[in-house]
Amino acid sequence: MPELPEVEVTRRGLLTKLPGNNIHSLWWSGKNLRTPIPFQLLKDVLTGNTFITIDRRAKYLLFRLQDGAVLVIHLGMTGKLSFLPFREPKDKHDHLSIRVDNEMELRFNDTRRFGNIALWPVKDAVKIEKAFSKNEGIEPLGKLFTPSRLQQLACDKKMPVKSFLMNTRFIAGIGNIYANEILFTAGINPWIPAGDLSGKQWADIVKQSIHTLQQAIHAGGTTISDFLGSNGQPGYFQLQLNLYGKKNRPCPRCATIILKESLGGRATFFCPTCQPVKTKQPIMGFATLRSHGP
DNA sequence: CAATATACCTGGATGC
DNA sequence: TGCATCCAGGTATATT
Repeated sequence: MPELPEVEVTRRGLLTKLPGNNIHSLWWSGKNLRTPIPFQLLKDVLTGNTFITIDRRAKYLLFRLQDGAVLVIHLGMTGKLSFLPFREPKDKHDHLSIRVDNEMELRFNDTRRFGNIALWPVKDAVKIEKAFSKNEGIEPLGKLFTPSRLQQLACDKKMPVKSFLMNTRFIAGIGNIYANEILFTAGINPWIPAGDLSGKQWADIVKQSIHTLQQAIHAGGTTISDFLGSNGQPGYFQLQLNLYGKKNRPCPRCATIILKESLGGRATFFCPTCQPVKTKQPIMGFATLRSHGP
């Protein structure tokens, strides 16, 4: 579910409520996520601590605490965070709650339990930046996200451009929905080797990435089946999607039927007319025979 | 090193 | 109101 916009919407929602709250107690469902929840450590470090601010790196949320510790949460596919009165009955798939001293609690709910919760105590917190810069690529909404950097990064890569966009080691935070949408609006076929793109095409990707992600954040994220912001509200960007989930429906730009194929094991939607394999039309008649696909 | 497969887990949609 | 199968926003790990 949550890609960069959904994580950012969650961050912004919590940022209006969480800072300044002192932690009273913690509750755990007893079930682990993709990795075990370090509940004893969480209790030891968080109890009596105070939330200061929340940052985002890639699809990770970094909750910074008064003593310098950092709580790192990844939402996986179905994770949701909410801030609500602690008396509200627990929902199915609630797995962790952090009660603060004003009768509210931060609650983590995750149906599929692909999420991840980790705690970096003060003595380790300085290593976080290093760990993230080693494993996570360029932030699409940051200053380093430029056509020339991307072209340089991709120049020797034969992997399809869609796989490149989704690989968090190169670019942080773009998942399957937004990779599909960005390549459509940029008019680029997802299977083109990343190293083959022109400077103009990288410029289009940068422009469309920023535009798409910002529009999605503005719309409160994309809710396909279960994403909710921290206030419990769904997102509305699904109403603006051009082709994700629209196999066999007409392309909004040219009315050609949208195709769906698998690329790297992920559902890949594209318009064979707006996103041709070759930028220039090859020999007439032959072009239509293989105007799409790998 | 790169591409692919698999595993983690639950639930909704679809087909019989 | 059954049961089997496939699919889903992510990512780490193993395997070719």
